Amino acid sequence: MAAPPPRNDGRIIIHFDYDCFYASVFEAENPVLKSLPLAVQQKQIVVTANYEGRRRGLRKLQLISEAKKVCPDAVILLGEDLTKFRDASKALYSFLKSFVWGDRVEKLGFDEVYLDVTEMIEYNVELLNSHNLANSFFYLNKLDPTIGFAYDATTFCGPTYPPSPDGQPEATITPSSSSSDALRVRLLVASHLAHYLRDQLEQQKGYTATVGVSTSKLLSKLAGSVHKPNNQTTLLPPYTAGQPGEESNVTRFLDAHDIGKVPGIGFKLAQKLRAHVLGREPNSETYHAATPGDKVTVRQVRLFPGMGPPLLDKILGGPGSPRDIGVKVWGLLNGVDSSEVSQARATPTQISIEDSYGRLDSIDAVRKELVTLAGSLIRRMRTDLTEEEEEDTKDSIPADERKESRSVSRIRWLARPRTLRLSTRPRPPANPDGSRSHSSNRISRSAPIPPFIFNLGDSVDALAERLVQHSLMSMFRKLHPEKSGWNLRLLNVAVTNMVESAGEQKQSSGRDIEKMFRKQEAVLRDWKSSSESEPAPSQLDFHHYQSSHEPRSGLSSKLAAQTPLSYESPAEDYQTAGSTLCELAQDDDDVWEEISDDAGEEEAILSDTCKLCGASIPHFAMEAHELYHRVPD
DNA sequence: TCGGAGTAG
DNA sequence: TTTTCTACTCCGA
Repeated sequence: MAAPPPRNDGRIIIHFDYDCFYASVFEAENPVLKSLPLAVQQKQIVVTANYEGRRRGLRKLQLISEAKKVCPDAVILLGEDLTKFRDASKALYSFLKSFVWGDRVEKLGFDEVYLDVTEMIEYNVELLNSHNLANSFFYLNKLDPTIGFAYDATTFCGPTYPPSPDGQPEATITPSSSSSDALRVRLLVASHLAHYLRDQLEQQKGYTATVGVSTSKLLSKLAGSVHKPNNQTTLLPPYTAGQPGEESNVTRFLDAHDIGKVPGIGFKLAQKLRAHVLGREPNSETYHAATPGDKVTVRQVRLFPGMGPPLLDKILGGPGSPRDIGVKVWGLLNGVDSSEVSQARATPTQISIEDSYGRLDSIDAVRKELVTLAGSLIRRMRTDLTEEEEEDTKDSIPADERKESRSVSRIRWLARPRTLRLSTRPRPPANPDGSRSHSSNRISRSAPIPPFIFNLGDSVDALAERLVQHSLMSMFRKLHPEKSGWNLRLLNVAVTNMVESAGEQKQSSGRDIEKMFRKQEAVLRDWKSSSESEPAPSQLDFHHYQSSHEPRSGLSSKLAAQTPLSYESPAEDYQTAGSTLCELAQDDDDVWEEISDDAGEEEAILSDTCKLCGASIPHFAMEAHELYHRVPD
């Protein structure tokens, strides 16, 4: 058996898990619900129930019909619109974050948060007065020593694992503290902070939480679930198996868990590990119903003959699995998790909207659903990817205009996604016999995002319609080329690949402007006089274009009207025209339509992000746009 | 960069 | 293992 990897107990992590979160959001809105059995419904299932409901037989993932049977007077509320849950989640996250020093506060889903409170704990451990521990004060603010709370540092606050004998003082601060004693004091102080935060959360926000205190995300999360709901658990030292007689509480604690309960070991990995330990395939059907004969604990896996990273690689490795899976899982089995609590993100890395359907088998129905989904997606982009910008000190704005715009705050994009993705889940083609064809069964296609969806002036519905028209329908056809015969149970529309647009513009230098002109020629040929067969950049003749072309439609006339030409520097004119085209394409429906018609649908939806300013620009206009950033030769 | 797999709540 | 509506990371091509 391999030795356990070295442990890093340098951090103190608190894991928060709000109790039955969706139900609590409804209860916070309407406190009468607290004493009633409450179930939150999505489609035909109960996604969560409050504790009164659970007492009366309501269960997570229960069918609604079943729920009504076991608890006829249950209050059942629809929770398919996630907006209020998302908002509540954000508010609670900000609330907790406001207590923590530093930026290491990480959200996991809507209802969990990790806090790295190491700095706060170290500071407060140092300020402990070993002669009067019973009357300690926790300082929440380094600058203002009046902010904080009093606590008794002779005992842990709340339950521990293992349970501590009643009435025994816990804190022993001696000059010759072992490292285990030092950790003990840190965890003890942290247990009081955890209690204080839970209390504040309940008093000020009305939410209870289940909390774990330990030295890593893995252990704090697992520890928390020992006492649920509305309670907390601190995992006591020693964390390392040291001298004989000093056994690791981590190992003791972890060993009893089902292998599939360990965060990071999901269904697939758990099944492989079970199969290996049992020497046969486990009953895959009823994982949640916990087939008793198939239960495999962490201990069984950890102590299996020959177990260690290499064996784990053999069991779990293979094409597609993470490179260091053996080392990673070996760490988890031994309670070692070096992953950091990540810093708060300004914007999400992805936004997706999906819906599921009983039957979806016609193009018209799909188009209709896509418009709905696209609308929701655009609304979400507007709420999650934009911010209000206080009008500024721009010198470029004339003084009289500045006055007006100063009081008005305008909206700007914090980040722009570059990629649009459409996913579907086809219904398994009705198998006559044994039904399930085993696949993860989501398929997807992605494409660059057309820039018009960033138009804040346009109505969401109009943009959604256009997005379906321009992008989503052609993506759908790639996904399902057949006219019919398919039947979908799910549609998902997502934007990914975020580029922060607030960021500074880094300067790229040494680009070959001549080359750009030549390449650009192909897409901007419309601007040139038709008689020129081999035009050099200097021969580009906007004047000729403007005077000889009929303003046949939106793009031409708008360009002609909005592109003042100097006739002195073709390069400058090129820049002006290029930037105008880009602006028009982004801000003006008609221009976009016309560009699409000219370039063809496939070509038109291709867009890219300008490396200099972050704007999303159609491919065919990118060269011109980049020129816009440059000082003319 | 894309599409799929796996994990999480 | 499917059931809901997401969001993240990793891998191979």
